[in-house]
Amino acid sequence: MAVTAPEANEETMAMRVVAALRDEIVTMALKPGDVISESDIAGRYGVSRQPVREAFIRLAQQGLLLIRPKRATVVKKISPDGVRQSRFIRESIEVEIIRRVAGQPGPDAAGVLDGLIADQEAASAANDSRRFHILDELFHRTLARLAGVEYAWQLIDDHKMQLDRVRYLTLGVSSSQRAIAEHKEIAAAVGRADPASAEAAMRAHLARAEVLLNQTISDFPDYFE
Amino acid sequence: MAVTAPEANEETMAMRVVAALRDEIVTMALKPGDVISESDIAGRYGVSRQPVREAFIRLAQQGLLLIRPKRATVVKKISPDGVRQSRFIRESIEVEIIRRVAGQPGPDAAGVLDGLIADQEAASAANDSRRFHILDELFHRTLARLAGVEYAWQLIDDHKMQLDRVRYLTLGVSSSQRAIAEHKEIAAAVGRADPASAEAAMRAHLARAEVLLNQTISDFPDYFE
DNA sequence: TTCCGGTATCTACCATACAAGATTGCGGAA
DNA sequence: TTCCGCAATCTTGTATGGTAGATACCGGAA
Repeated sequence: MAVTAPEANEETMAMRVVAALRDEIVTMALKPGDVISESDIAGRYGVSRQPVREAFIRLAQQGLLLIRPKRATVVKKISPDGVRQSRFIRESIEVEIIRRVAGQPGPDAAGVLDGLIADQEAASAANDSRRFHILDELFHRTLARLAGVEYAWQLIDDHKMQLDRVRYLTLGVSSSQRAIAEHKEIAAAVGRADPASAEAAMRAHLARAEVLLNQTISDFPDYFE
Repeated sequence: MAVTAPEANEETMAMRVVAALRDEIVTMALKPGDVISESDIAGRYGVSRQPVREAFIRLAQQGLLLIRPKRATVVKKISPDGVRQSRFIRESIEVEIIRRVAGQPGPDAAGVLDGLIADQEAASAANDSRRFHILDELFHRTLARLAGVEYAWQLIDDHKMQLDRVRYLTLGVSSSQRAIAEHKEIAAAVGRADPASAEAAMRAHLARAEVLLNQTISDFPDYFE
C-alpha cells in the first residue's frame, strides 16, 4: 500500500534528504546510471550517513535508486517495459475513474473541470510550462477525487515519477494546445454523462505518452535499460 | 517501481527481519494496534536495533506499520476505505487484463487456465485451504502474465496484503466451490474469446471481497480504523 | 476525591565506529 | 606486452552510545 505514504512532512533529516534527492532525480540533476554513495550525499547535505541510508531505502522502494549491497548505489535507469506497464496501470485506473464520473456525475463536476481547463489555457498563454504541468496533474487528480478514489491517484503519482523523468528531458511545451483540447473533450463527455465517449477520449489522451516515450528512448538511449 | 521490489533475497539481516515481521503481521500473530519497538524486536531476533529500524521503514512504506516519531511504532490498523480503494484498483487492472486476454487469447491460454482450475479442485477436495489460496492467486497472476503485464500483478499483490490480513481472520474455506465455479466462467469466456462476458464474470468474482470485508469489520471492529 | 506538576522512563532519531565484501590499480612474472 | 595476484580503498551492512521529545506515573495540593 501507499508507497509515498506519509513522508510529506519533512520533520526529520531523513525526510528532507528524501525530498531533496527525489527532486534531483526527477529533474535529471542526478541522471540515470549516476553512482552515488551514502558518504557522498551525507557530506553534501551536512548530515551523518544514517539518515542518508534511510533515504536511500525509501527511494529504492520507489524505484528511483538501485542499492547494490557492498558495491554501490546508482540512480536507476528507466525501464521501458516498466514505463509501459505503469502506463497500463494508469490507463486501467483512469478509465475506470472516468466511467464512474461520467456515469454518475456530481452536480458541479463539469463546472470544476471547466474551471481547471480555463486555468490551463491561461498558463499555456503565459508560457508557464511548470504551472501547466501542475494543472495537468490536478485535472486528473480531480477526476479521482470526484470518483471518490483520491487515494488511487497517489498510486498513479508514484508510478508517474518514472515518466516524469522522461518528461523533464523533453521540456518543450509539447503541444499544450492539444492536451487542452483533449481535456475539453473529456470534460464535455462528462457534462453529457456519456461514459463511453469519456472512456474513448481518456484512452486517446493517455496514448500520447507512448509516443513521447519512444521518441525519448531514441534521443537518450543511455538513460534507459 | 515495485514496492515489494527486490527484497525477495534475504541476504542481509534487515531483509530477514522484514520477511519475518511481514509474515507475523499478515498471519495476525501481530495484531493491528499492537505496539512494538526497535529494541523489542531487536532483542527478539537477536540483532541490533539498526537492521530492525530499516525493516520498520520498509514495512511502513508498505502500509503495515505506522511509525510515530519519538513516540512508538504500531501495527497499522486496517483502513476500510483503504481496502475499498485497493479493491477498486485491483478491479480496474484485472478488468483491463481480462479484456486483453479474452480479446487476443494466446493459443494455449484456455488450456493453462483449465489446468489451474483442475489443481484448485484437487486442493479443495483435499481440504488444503492454504494450497487453494496459493492456486487462487496463481490463477490471477497467470492472467496478468498472459496479458504481458505480470509486473502489474506485483502491484496488486502489494495492495492485497491488507485484505490478506482480513482473509486470515476468516480462514474458513469460504465456499471454495463458488470461487472455482467463477474461475471456470472466466476461463470459458476466454476460451470463447468473449471480452464482455469475461469482464462481467471477473467483476462478479471480485465483488465477493466486498461482502467478506463488511462481515469481517463487524466481527473484528478493533482491528479497523 | 480530584487535579496539577515534576520526574522517571520510554520512544525514535542521529552520529560514530567497526566489519566484511567488492572493486580498482599497481607491480611483478611470464 | 600481457596476464595474474595482492593490497589499498572503495562500498554498504551492523553495532552501540547519546540526544530530544513524548508519555506515564507518582506524589502533593486544593
